[in-house]
Amino acid sequence: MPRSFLVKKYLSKKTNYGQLDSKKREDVLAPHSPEESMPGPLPLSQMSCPLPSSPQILGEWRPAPLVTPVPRTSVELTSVSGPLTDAQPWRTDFPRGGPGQELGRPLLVAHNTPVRDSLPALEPLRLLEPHAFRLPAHAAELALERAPPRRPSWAWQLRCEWQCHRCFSCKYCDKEYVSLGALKMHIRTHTLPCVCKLCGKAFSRPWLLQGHIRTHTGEKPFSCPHCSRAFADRSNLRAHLQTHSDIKKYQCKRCSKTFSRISLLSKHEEAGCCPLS
DNA sequence: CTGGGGATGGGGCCC
DNA sequence: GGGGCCCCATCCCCA
Repeated sequence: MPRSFLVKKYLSKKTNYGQLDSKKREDVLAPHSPEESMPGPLPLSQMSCPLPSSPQILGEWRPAPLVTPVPRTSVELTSVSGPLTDAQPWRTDFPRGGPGQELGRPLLVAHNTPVRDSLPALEPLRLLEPHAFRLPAHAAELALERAPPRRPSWAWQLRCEWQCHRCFSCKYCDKEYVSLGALKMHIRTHTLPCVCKLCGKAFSRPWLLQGHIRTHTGEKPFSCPHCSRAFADRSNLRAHLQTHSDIKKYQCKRCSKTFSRISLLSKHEEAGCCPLS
């Protein structure tokens, strides 16, 4: 099971760098200028206006579209049109996760497919309760030019939603991020700036290269306190330590068999576990 | 099929 | 903002 903050369920798990054609590769390797301006927060009056296209830098900046309310529940939800007032109900689909994390699936779905066909069923009453609006702290900070009102109005909430829906899209894949920093970090997985001098293999991070170099040098700085084995990678030592433990963390729900690693449990389950009773 | 090691990817956190 | 490290996850391979 992927980590919660890695949104890999709907995207290819690993970047296929081989798919980057030579032109793109050159482009990727060319230094970009992230200092070029990103649009700042827009005033509320412009929220319904299409934004001018922004310069292509590391990725594409664009405001996520407002999600059209979908009357899937017994409560009638209406679109916002005209002046915003507290009386207008509006649903929100804030990005899942916190600052720097990828946006949740609903937002991507909203970009690419008809919203009406993709939104999950909604809980009607919760939609209308102000406390249901939970903003990522960082996003809210960016979004608000002034302190939030003591009692958040629907217009204020809508404004927050719109600001939170701004996203930074990678120009080389479909991933989207709520911060430029996160996007730049991701871009490194395309540019692979850290190259091994011994074999030429490239990595996105210096410490990944460092770990790789250990495969050349044979250095194994992580020793097992229970046996004489040593490892080049801390994670592998941790996995090894599980073999010394009597308690295996991962248990099959069907046959109660336990495994030291979740990957072993997954393989066990994929193999069909025990026959169905 | 299972268990384990090796290698690597990638977001978060801290400095 | 960037580097280093942490942590978790996954794939591959072999016994």
